[in-house]
Amino acid sequence: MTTAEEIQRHAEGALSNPSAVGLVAVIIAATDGEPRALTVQVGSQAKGRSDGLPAGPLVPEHPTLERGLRAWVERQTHQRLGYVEQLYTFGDRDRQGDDAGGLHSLSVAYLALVREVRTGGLAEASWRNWYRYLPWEDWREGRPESLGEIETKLLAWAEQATDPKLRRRREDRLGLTFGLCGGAWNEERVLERYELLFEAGLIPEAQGQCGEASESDLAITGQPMALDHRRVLATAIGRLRGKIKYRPVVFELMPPTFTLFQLQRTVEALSGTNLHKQNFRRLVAQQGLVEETDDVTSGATGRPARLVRFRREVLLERPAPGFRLRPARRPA
Amino acid sequence: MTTAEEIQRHAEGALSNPSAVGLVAVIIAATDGEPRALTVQVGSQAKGRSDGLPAGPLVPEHPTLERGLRAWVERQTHQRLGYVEQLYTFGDRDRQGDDAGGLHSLSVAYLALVREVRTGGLAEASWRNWYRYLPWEDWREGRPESLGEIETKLLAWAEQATDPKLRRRREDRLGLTFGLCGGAWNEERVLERYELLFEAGLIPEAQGQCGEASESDLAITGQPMALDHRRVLATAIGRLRGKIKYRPVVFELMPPTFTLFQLQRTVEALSGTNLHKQNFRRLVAQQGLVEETDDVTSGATGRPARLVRFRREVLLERPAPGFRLRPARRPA
DNA sequence: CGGCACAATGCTCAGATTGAGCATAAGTGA
DNA sequence: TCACTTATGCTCAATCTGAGCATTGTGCCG
Repeated sequence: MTTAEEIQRHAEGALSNPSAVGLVAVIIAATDGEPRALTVQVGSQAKGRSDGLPAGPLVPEHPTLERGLRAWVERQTHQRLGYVEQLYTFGDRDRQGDDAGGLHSLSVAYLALVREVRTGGLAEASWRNWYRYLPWEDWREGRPESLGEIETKLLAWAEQATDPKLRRRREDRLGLTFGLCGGAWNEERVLERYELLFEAGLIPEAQGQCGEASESDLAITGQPMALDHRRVLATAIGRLRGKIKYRPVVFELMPPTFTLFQLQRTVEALSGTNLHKQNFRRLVAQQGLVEETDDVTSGATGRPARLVRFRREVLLERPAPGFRLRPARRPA
Repeated sequence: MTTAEEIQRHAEGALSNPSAVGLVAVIIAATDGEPRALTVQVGSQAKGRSDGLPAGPLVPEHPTLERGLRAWVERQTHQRLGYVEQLYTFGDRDRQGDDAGGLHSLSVAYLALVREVRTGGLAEASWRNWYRYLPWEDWREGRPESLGEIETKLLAWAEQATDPKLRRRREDRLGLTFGLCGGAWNEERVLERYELLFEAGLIPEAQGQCGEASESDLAITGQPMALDHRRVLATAIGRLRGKIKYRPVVFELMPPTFTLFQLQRTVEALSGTNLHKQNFRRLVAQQGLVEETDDVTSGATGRPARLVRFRREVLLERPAPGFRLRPARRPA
């Protein structure tokens, strides 16, 4: 068969080899300076329940992938979505769980940012601090305690490799992702860190355990999620952490008016690091990302803060910048 | 049905509503300072042939999406792939061409970067300068001629809108993407520009015409491609232009040793802009992206240039930087 | 009412990074 | 040898960054 014919048969070929396609949503909000993801309860009484992300199959009624996703999310969580972007398509046969008899099982994942947290709606949908699932990613209070134990186990895992080349490779990855062996922590490598932990056997999902974790596990390797949803969440966080640096997406998470410090707290919540306050506001001011309102906060202690709003016009302006994050070196 | 049950039926639901899934590859190389994409001939004598991207259906034999892609590409083009990353999943029902009777038609697109251009292999696979398909994206010789006519037509399209709000919206988009109405050109917005042209009716594929373009059309709106492959190509270019700024991916396109100027030419080819020579080499040197070899070029005119090689170690180092592109203001 | 604690906001300053250009070096071909 | 071409070295002003000190409004507490 020639190449041309082959490609011509593309559609027919695909028709005779169809696949199951699912849609998954990572829906993010930030309230009270905490980053949250919308979760639902997955599983049955018998098999055990676990946290999962809103998801559903793609059905022919959906005109587009994104519309299908919105439909599922609204049905399962009563949450309407604003900003939505495609995240990644997970399609490996080796995903644990559902190997559907020769069929591929694809999941097209989306990232959504929403403003308000309406806990109303189904009781089964609830907002959870995302660091519950990935506790080692939160450096706002300094280096997370749990990283000590994680590192010990990871180093042991690297040692396990008998082939020196493989061992070297593992150590390199540890340095690259967890900052071990002289590397630095890069807050964007969320997925790579998760996958390393997964390979090292520190993630219960690898053995098909997605339910409630023990107290100690929860503090160290975090709460498991259904299927590979924790991987999807990690992908979303990494993407978002990268994106806030060059696109003004944080504002999708903010209320109509807010203070610069609330904005900073939100950025810090997402990136998992602390920022230098004065420099942060200088940056925001210079970039012209916000405009002042006539209002100020009141009631709280300390000098009232000016309320500002996002300048929608910047979406039409030149480089449409985000935040370059310079962590404030925290005094030990 | 409760949410939990709904999610539980996810897999079964998907099974009864399967979709056709295809794989598409944008394979990029850069030789002689030109960016090229690997294309194949699609279509039949009867229906007319056109350029397309290597593609094929996902079949159960493929263990993962990426492996399936590699298999198709090697079969169709005899090209082995090195660096591969997932690009985007195109799934809109409104893709022209194949509305497969109630089935969705998904395409999972990948971006691949390869080093050598072996034209050997199938005659039907050939390397094409990517600006053949998107001529307005090449600003290396200054502002492309064809942009004059394109702008005229785009402005006319914006004018067409009777609803003032819609008109305003269209003008905003023109400013944002094509730098009209006071905006600036952002070389990363390749896809947005293509989609704008598509909506404005300047892209023949919108009417299902993918064959050979007339001489004049070719110079202005570029050579069409099969199906929505030009959209996929635009997505790939935009992604790559963004990525070279913060990851050292250009080196995937370079031979084992090369001169700094060759490297610059490659970056310029990808980004479609010119760079300031001295500053470019300062940047590369500072970032420690390359190390010198003992060899120099010979034979060409001018002072011989030192040959350098990529420092693989940087992949393990801290921010693993790319190039921040500062276009050289070209003298009028 | 005066002073205090607290958060917001203003301002400074040295060091690093950029954008742009001039100057020099080292080959080729005539 | 000269003319020409490209590579490479170096300078300099403008700007950007990281870090910290200083000042300004508020609520609260004697």
